[in-house]
Amino acid sequence: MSDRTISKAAEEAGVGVETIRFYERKGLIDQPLRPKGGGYRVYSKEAIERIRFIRQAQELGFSLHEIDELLSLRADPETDCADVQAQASAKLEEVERKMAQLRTIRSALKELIAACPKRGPAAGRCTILEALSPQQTRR
Amino acid sequence: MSDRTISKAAEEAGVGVETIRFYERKGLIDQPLRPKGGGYRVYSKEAIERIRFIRQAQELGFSLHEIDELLSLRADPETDCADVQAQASAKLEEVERKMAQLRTIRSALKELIAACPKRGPAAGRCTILEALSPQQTRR
DNA sequence: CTTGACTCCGTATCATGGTACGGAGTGCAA
DNA sequence: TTGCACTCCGTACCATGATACGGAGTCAAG
Repeated sequence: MSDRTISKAAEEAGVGVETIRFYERKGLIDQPLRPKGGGYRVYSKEAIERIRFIRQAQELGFSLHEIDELLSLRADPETDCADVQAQASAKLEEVERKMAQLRTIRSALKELIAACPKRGPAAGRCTILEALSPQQTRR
Repeated sequence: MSDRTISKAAEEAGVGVETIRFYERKGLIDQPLRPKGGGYRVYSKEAIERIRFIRQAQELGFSLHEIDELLSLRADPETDCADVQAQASAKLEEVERKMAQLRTIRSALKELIAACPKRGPAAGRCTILEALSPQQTRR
């Protein structure tokens, strides 16, 4: 069996060994099983997925604390459904806010790219802030 | 005239006074005009927009350095168009990557919210990681 | 049953992005 | 023209999220 040890896990997840230990200390990932009771950590592929998710969520501007909340969401009969739904809905709204902001930036970038070759005095709104500004002059 | 001074600017932009000074030191916003040559900073509404943009981009996971790059993009006849377009396109791709990731998380959250009231043994994939996992079992 | 690569844990250090402090200067208003 | 709020600048400190270090333990190959 592969028995993925920490350096292998780090490599697969695209992080450093110390980062994994750091996340364990923070409680973001559980201490993986250790054979006998004093050996090396062995990582499942689910653990790798969890680490990858953490990195991805970080790139989207979530803090480790927020990511912990996301990962703790659990919809099953043991938990308070209303509470889980409320938390999940709040996260969902935040995700949608971020998407809307990204759409705005995206269109500004596209405008900027399009404006570029049009040299001459015609090129108004030539920075991202100008491309973002609401008044849609020049149509 | 209003002559927006730093604390007013901070309030409008939703940040602290020290944060504005910090951004100035970092070169993210220029030192605003100072009357005579030794008085107080006066902020334009464009400066406020710039600060707001910085905060927004941070929430989307961009570092101050990356934000500086975004703000420095300038499509005008003075700059090298090909270069600007290349940089803007790279940012655009990153924005689209982020949007795709957010879409994935969004659908996982929706699945989680939907799964919640369905109590009983039927509720598989009840965490966000399970909702994210690719194999679409249980159809 | 030794050797060498890897791991463990505790602790120290680092980079980023602020936030706080304090003494001196500014500016408006009574 | 004095008072009081605000600002200036330098520097110190802080929280987050890692990253490094070092001495001891583990383990598989030879």
